[in-house]
Amino acid sequence: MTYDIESLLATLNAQQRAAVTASDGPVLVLAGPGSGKTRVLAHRVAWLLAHEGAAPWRVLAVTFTNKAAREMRSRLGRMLGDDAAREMTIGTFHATCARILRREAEHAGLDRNYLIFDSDDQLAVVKRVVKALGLDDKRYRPRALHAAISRAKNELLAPADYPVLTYYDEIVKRVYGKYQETLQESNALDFDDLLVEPVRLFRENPEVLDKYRRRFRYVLVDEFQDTNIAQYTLVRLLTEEHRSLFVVADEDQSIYSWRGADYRNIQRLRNDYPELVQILLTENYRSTQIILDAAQAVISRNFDRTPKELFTRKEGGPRITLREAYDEEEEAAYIVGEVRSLAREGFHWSDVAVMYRTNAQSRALEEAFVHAGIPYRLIGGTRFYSRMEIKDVLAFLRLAQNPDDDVSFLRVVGTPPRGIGARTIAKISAEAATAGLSLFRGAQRILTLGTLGGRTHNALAAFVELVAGWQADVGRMSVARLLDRILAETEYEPYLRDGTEEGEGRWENVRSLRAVVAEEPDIALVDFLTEVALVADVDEIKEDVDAVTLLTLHSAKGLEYPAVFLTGLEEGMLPHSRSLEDSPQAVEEERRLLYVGMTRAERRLYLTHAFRRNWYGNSEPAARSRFLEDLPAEVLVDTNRRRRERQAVQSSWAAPGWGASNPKPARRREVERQYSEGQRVRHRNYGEGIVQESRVERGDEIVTVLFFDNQVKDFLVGVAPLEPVSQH
DNA sequence: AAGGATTGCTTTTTT
DNA sequence: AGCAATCCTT
Repeated sequence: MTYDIESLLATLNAQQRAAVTASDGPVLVLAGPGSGKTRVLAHRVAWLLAHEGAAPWRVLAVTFTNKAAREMRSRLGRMLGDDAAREMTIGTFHATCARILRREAEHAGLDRNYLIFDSDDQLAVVKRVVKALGLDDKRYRPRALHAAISRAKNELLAPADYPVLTYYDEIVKRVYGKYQETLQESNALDFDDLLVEPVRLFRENPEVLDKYRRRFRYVLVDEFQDTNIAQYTLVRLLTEEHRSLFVVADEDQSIYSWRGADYRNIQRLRNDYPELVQILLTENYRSTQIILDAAQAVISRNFDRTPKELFTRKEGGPRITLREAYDEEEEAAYIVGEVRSLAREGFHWSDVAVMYRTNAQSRALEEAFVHAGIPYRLIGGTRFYSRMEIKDVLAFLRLAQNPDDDVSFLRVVGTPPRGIGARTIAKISAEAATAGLSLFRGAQRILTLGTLGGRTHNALAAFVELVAGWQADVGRMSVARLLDRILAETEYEPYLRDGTEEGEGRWENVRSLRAVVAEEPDIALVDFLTEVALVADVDEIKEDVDAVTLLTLHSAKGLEYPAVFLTGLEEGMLPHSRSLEDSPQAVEEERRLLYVGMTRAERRLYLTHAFRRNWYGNSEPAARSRFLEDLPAEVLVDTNRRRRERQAVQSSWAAPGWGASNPKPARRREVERQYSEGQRVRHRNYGEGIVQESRVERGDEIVTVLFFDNQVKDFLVGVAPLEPVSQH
């Protein structure tokens, strides 16, 4: 051994040590946020190697994101040496499963060069199926059908097992069946199949299962509360014999139920492994007492949980700042101001994160940061690999790898425009269907039949020849060279660079992809495509860039920052209106989301909400989030100077919930208008301007002001920081 | 077949 | 408001 396990253990607290040194049976670590669970996981591996004589290659560690996997690997590398760490299997469920399926393709009844369909591709397949079955896509929304299919797969239900209670279920079942057929014909697996297929593989091939049980003699799972049925089943299949399972979970951080995650897997674990050793990690090393208290106050209101007493040695700390802004712009302006003042205190940009419930909320924030000249990094949003141009280029590559990928064929057969349109595609489709071929092969067949018009025939022949040429080059040249060839032959660059700024940006993205490819000169195309399909944007966070991080609460899981801003704490935003319509359990999940956000903060925490927020284009009043009511007054600094005045207005027309569906209490009040057209006014943030219009709506005066920088804004008089300017 | 205009729909959240 | 899908014109 190149390391000394005893001195490694000496750095742990008693709880952590108990977890790490628990017997080599099933262990469940219930870990609070910031309790060092990643360290515990890594130390557990070291312990297994030292005390159980585990060989590194027999260790399987499953993490939630690739980023977490990378961190785990480098941590283990530091502790045990890089060679040992390299031998271990460390990765997400999806990545690990993809690798197993590649290796066991024959047993699984798959072509080992299968492609992975991401959610966009999945939706494209559903749409095609809906069309092929002649269904009305208004009544049977592809999105909803896809969600139903995905849910079924997460629960390991094959099309034949799909429960039918209503006619709609019957349709889902049929679409699901045809969907699965299409995937098979395309030699593709979707995201969910990556989990489902290994379960099938193991169940149908006991000898294969046996091999992996022996191989993965030590199984560790992080973020166990976010596993779904398929993942749980996999874990159980692998470990029910040797029972060396070590999982880390926090039910208070379960935020992926909409994706099939089921925190009740924790309870299942207790049932299926009665000898389970449970250990609590309650010391928090991340946050100040104040932040932890506030987070606890919020989460303790959930009914569906086991109470935990977390503590920290970071006593006290600055109180949490609560701020109400007029609208999202003012909210963003406030945040920018506070970030600046944090910077003056010595915080780096990268010490700061701004979090929100929905990606759409990033816009106002981005604008404010751009305006202020503060560098920021946006996580998520339109993810790099779902940009139009990137998907196009990947579709070319996918076709090169696999001619039967119909989704990719449809995507690029007319991109860039080459004289192949809807009519031709319909003919290809019909031919492919009758001959039982993929679209690409159907196209080839049509060409030999020569049933197309001259011009169309030549256009299609040229395209088919291009693709065939690439196919011949797969494996003969590097992915980078193949990509260059594709870009040249499709004349993709001039197509993108149409003279607009947007076009330049898109080409820039393609060049970034080219750079990614170039980083791995020896990778096989199919492995590159797999890698690309399995990365998430959170994985792309580079720590060495000094920039403020903008991200959703979901992406924030597992991360920590010295200073955190949680924005949009309004009814309808957090909790999101969809969860309010859904169920009390959904609202509890929203509360956990806030808890996750709050517990990301080490030293400073800011909570903001807006008095009005833009929603589908128009500005709606917003009531402050119900979750804010649970914060004890002593942990807060309420900076809302005008709050008392506002509350009077707010409570009259914004409670509870908000939005067009909430009837405003009728309150007829004759309002005397304070402003008139042409009057000169001053706004605290926007400066001076001229009133363009003054009107009374819902008993409140609203003025439209044209500011001297030509911005036009609406304000609610009495709430907005607006005052008349005397004219001499 | 291509490109522009119009409609109608959307927003949770992501491996 | 912004964007994709669809319609409409050339």
